[in-house]
Amino acid sequence: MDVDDIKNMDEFASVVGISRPTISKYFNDADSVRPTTRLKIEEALKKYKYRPNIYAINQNRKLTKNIGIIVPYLADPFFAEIARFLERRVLDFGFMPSLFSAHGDTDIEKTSLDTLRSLRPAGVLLAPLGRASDKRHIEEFCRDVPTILFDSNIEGIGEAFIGSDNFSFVSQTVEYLNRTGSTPTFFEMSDPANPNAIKRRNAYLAMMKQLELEPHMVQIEGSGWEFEEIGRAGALKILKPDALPTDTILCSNDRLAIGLLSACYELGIRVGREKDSELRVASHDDHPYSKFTCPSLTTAAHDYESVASQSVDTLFKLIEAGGRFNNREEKLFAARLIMRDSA
Amino acid sequence: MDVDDIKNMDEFASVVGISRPTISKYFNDADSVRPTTRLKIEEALKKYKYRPNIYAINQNRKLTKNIGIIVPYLADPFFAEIARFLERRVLDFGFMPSLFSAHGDTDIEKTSLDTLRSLRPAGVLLAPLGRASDKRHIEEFCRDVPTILFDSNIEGIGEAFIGSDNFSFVSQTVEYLNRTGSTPTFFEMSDPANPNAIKRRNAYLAMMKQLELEPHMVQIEGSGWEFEEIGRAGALKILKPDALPTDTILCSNDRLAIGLLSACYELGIRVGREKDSELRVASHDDHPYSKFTCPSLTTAAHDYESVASQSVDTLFKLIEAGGRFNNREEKLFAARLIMRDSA
DNA sequence: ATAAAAAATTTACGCGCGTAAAAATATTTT
DNA sequence: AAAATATTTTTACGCGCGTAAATTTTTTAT
Repeated sequence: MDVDDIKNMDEFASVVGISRPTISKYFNDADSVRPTTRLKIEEALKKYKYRPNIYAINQNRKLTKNIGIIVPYLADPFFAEIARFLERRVLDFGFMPSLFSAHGDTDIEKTSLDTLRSLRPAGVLLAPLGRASDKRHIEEFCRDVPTILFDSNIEGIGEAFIGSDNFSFVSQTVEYLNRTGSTPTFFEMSDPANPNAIKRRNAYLAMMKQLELEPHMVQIEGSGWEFEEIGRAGALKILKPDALPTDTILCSNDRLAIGLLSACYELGIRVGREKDSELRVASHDDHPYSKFTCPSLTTAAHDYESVASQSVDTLFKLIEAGGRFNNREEKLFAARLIMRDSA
Repeated sequence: MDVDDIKNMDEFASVVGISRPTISKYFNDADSVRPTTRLKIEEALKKYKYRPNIYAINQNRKLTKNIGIIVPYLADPFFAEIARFLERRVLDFGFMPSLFSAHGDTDIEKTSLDTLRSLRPAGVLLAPLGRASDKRHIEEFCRDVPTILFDSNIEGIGEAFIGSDNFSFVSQTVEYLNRTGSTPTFFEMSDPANPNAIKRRNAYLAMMKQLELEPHMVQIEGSGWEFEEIGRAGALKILKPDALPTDTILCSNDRLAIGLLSACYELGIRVGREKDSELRVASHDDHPYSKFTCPSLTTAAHDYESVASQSVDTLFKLIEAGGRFNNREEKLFAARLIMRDSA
């Protein structure tokens, strides 16, 4: 038999001198065969480079070894990072991640779900677009495929939700800003598509009430996922002399803050916590670029690693449980305040 | 027959009242069956939501409808953007894109190639890591799978290369900077992993020679893909008073420039083309964030759309040609100078 | 050494679809 | 209307592997 001319498991079995069902068993669980057999197979595997046909495998399994991952917007490095963590963890379990991005578009999100369904994945990790999502479509998808939501919650959809505790984010930044200077004014989109944004707004209001302070909100126009541009345009509008009630701005998220800081720079507004600064700016997410803004951005950091590993672990628990949980779990991770130069 | 209880093509064929081979033909090419037959099938498709099993399909086709896409580092928004364009274009051809990221790691790149091979894709679009790539491994992969390289070239590997004309990038920025102020000093990594970086260095040298000017290079240490951090750390080292031969810096790429600009800000160095500026900074790539640096970054822009569509078009030409070209084509796209505030 | 348990083998069938060849039917052309 | 052409149907086989049941062989325990 030619070294690289093995077409199927039958031929491989015959060159190893072991029956095909045993080979099949080995590929499904290397530990399920006798050590000596395993050794023989692995020796042969080095010599003849045979791999089982993935399509034939998946056709005959009720459950494939695929795990779908859908993020709303992959061009956002935040989601690229999360996806990286998720992929690695999925691989650790011996499963095969398939990454999709909705690219901020409802139809693409739907198409991705449909495509994913046809892949018959063992489970799916979904960070939905949020308000723009077709909830019915996702709900229907979740009936067929064991699905865990992460990052962005939709009440009642998916068997569990893993995300960040927005109150923890906002309470830490508000408390810090308030303690070290003037009361923060909340800077956000007037009509955010992301449910976390709503939660952060409410957390800000709750926190201000708790501190017995008057809340101030600046709500800017804009839609879509170009948050930096929206933040910048909004900032250029509102950053007029004496237009702000306080000299501290708390942005709903880092991408808005990146846009806002670029506007401040352009307008010559000195941002920071120095004595001669005119404005302090803080935000939430610890976006990969927040270290490189001017000045560097004080923010509340996600626990990427924990959110990712908890999401994957929960998904595999779900798969083992047969795809259904008795009650929908929600697990939220607290933020870690990252003090940099902007506030 | 229950509306959503159709398991296979046989059952679907019987509810439509048409033979299975005809149904199969329809799914492979809707136009290959009589219009009346097509209508009947599509009516039934609305009523009974049946989809052919993707695994059974691919098992029996010599060529699948998959197109693999591998980028070196997806957390870089530049590659996320390119990937988005590629995906869309692949879908336009009726094929199914599978996106992989090497995450800057040689082993992950190899694993991704292996995984992709087992998917038996019709073709692959590969942006390799560059110097860190295992060239033999890629070469071997290319023997089995029709592959087009993009963004980052490796001589002789792959059936074609689509990328950017680095000389066009650098000549435009050098010419512009030289015309409007002092001669640019080239800022780069001393030992860049990316072949484009080498080409840009050479282009800078060639261009300076052509202009009969003395070239100045600043080469900073660092490895990996955290270019912003490398640029920042390098800048903090070299930005001492009178350390630079000229007051104009041309960065090899935007991510280094983002780091450098953040260092400039921290050091209180005024960057821009105003009279009171101390330093001008320009760069290459038109990274999605270069609009939001402080000041906004003057740079040379890739033609994302053209590179992406040309890559995909070339790949499908390659597939139609049976997976081999007579000679390896190289297509390079020119840059477009984007003048912003930094230079 | 013998019995019990574990692992491997043999045999056999099924998965859902592609596809080829021959026969039957429908459509278009003359 | 008949002939020529195009389409569909029937029949049949194969793809590569999962998996179940019965049997044989090997390993472990007594």
